[in-house]
Amino acid sequence: MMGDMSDVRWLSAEEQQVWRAFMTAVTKFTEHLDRQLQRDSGMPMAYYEILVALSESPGRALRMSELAEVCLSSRSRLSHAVARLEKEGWVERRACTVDRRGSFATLTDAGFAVLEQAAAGHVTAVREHLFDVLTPEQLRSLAEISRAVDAGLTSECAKAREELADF
Amino acid sequence: MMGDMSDVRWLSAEEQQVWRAFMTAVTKFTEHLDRQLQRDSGMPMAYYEILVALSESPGRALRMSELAEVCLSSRSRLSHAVARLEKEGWVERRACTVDRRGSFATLTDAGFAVLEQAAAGHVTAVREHLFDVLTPEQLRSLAEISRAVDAGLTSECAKAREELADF
DNA sequence: TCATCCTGGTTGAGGGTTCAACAACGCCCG
DNA sequence: CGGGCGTTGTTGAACCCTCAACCAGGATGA
Repeated sequence: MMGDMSDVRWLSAEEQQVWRAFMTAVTKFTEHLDRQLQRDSGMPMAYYEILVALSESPGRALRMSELAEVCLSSRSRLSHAVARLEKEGWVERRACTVDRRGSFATLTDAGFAVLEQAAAGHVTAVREHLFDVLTPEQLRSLAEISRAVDAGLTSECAKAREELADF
Repeated sequence: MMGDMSDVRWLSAEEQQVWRAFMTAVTKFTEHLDRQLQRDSGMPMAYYEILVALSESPGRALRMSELAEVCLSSRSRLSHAVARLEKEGWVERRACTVDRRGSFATLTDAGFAVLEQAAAGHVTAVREHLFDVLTPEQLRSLAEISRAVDAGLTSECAKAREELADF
């Protein structure tokens, strides 16, 4: 499946330093944001993203599958998450009349209110720990880097899909 | 607790673009690595990091609290994780004779073997999706950015500790 | 010595994610 | 029409993480 051990291009000392610095920053950063949201608004970041996606959609509603795609979430994960958000009264499910398999998730007024509240603290944290610690130059660079990594992973997905198609 | 809503410095359109690009890349990237490790070696990345930390320590052993610090993990999380790794036979716990509260985690030979095996695929994935898609210039930039973000979060921790000390 | 406080580590409950299995529906073609 | 086939979405079990509570052992000081 994987090439032989001897084929592996191990990381040089400098590469390891970059790699560790990157992972450390990402880990601390995401955990900080997650903790902030959980503490101040009672939801993890993944749930916040769901509310954001709905709030930006026409009619504050989206098909479950579209919502999953936007939120980079699996269908299963989204299903569980929406169940919880529904219990909180922040989201409602509506049947789709055109395609009776389908299901819409809609943001309630209560959900919108919670989102507005949560957004304030979240955006503040993001600004404080990302935008405020980087120079404009670094921000441009970060955007480029992010797009490059994303592109690399997207082509990877395409590759995986091809392999499946080989059957 | 938080400033008024009107105090919030919301993100501009460009800032939002950077933010989304960044989060998308990070999410896809970490999930890809996690999935790769889980699939090929039966452990999440956090567990892999534990094995790495132990393998790099003198005597392949570390006090639980030091291990937690190195792995950016809470004590609780580490305790659960080591319990699992012990069940697999990859790690063993030893009592600390000097401080009888303490406990050492040590990497077994089986654990080392599993780590060697896992490292090949993991490093390959990291190289393929990070180092190979970035220019040397971008890598230098990423290192700087990571250190800046990390520093910003570290001072945050210091701030939190100060607040606690205020009581 | 003993009371107090701090530190190291574990535990269990609750919640989030994954994975595989499944049900229900649309689609297509013979 | 009716039998495959792909799609949509849900479910339950297993696993991982968080949080708060807790125990046990050191450290400090009257």
